[in-house]
Amino acid sequence: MKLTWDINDPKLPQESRHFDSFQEWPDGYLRFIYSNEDKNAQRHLSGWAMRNTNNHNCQILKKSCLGVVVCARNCTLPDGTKLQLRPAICDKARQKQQKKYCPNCSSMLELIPCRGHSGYPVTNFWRHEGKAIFFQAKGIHDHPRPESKSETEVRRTALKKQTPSSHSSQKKRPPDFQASRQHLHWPEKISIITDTSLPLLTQPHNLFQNTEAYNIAYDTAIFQGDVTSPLQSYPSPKIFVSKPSCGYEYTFPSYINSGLYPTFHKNTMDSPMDTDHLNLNGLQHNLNSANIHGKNFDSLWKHPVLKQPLGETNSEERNNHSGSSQVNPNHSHCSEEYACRFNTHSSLEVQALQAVITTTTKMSFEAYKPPAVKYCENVYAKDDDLLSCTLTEDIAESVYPEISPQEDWGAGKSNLTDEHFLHTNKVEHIASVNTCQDNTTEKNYAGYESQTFRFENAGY
DNA sequence: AAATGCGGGCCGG
DNA sequence: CCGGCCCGCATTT
Repeated sequence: MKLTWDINDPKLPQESRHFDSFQEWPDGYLRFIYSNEDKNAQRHLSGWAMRNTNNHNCQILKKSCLGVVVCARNCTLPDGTKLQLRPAICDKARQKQQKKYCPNCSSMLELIPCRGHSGYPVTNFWRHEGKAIFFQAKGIHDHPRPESKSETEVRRTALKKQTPSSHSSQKKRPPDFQASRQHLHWPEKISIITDTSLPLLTQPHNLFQNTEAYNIAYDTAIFQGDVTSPLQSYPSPKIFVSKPSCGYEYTFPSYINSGLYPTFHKNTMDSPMDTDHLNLNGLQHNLNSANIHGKNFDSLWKHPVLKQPLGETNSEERNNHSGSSQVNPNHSHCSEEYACRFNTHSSLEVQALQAVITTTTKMSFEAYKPPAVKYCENVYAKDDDLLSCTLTEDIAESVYPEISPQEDWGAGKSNLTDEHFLHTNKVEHIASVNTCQDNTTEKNYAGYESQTFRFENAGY
């Protein structure tokens, strides 16, 4: 009921009783109503690198995602993760950033643009009304999470204090590191959740969850100029780790093809969602599931349900999701997919994942995504036990910008996906990780698995 | 130096 | 008209 509004509505809900707890990594077509006293909401913050976009509407602040900066060679860091830097928001700074090199292999850095919303960057809208701050997100990020803002700040601060002039690769943590880091913590509500199953390697989300692990990682990280330390920049791995420990159900939402949206997202995905659904994507986390009973679009990902033909999705799904999601707070998050693709995970997780994957179609990934192979190779090479992981065309495509110029990518992709969907009844193609287990760069996604999954639209 | 916001202006659908 | 986006300017961090 509460999610019947749209950011563009002349009048928004008045009820100011309940406010959602701040979501650092909103991902999906969702809406939240924050208190105008929420600092993070006031600042229109987001874990994603969002830049201001002019929408010629002074009432509504619009921001679009910049994606994530990665190593052009997709090298694997010493800890097994991948470099995932936060794109500089400032255009000028971003250009400079892209001229820098990977701290690990010295190859060029590459900006993976976000195309999670119909081929365009995911957009976030903010609107202040009375005592509430309305937030609406459109699109599903088709790229890994970048380093969170708070982490970036911490790192920069540390670097500054540490090496005003020195360039040694090994930098020590400043005395006040701990303090500053704490200072950057998000909402007070977020309690630190220590997941003992987590490896020391922590990710951005961990920032608020496992401080010890974080510190360790940080201390051992190698700082290079403005580049993020390897350990800090990878949010994904963490995602994987934390979930299993929580007994999360492994469902991988294959990425919803953005190309699909033009035809139906207006009716389903873009429609108001029922925020009452519990979200719990482990990723965001333990954080969300633990303290922010959240209302998150993540619940959508919960079941790998077959997707219905365009236009007929909702009612059923909604029921499925709303009901079960409430019961089972553990939902997989889109990010998991990333994690899957870009990172390593435990066999446990893999098993769980496999359990929910159904093979429906096969396809050759290589045919269109050399880059994907690249990622896969690195990522999975290390995990032989990693049996399967979901991959979607969109993701693969988005991961490798070089393959498709940004300018044309959106349209091209949309067409491709639309057609694809039409022919497959909107089936989401999911790549099986095991298909690229061997470490060679030539991987076949013969084991492609696709699962249809519907987009739940709780709002209706 | 960057992050943020704002808003003029251009462009394509 | 709408949405995406580039650009410059101003303010804040």
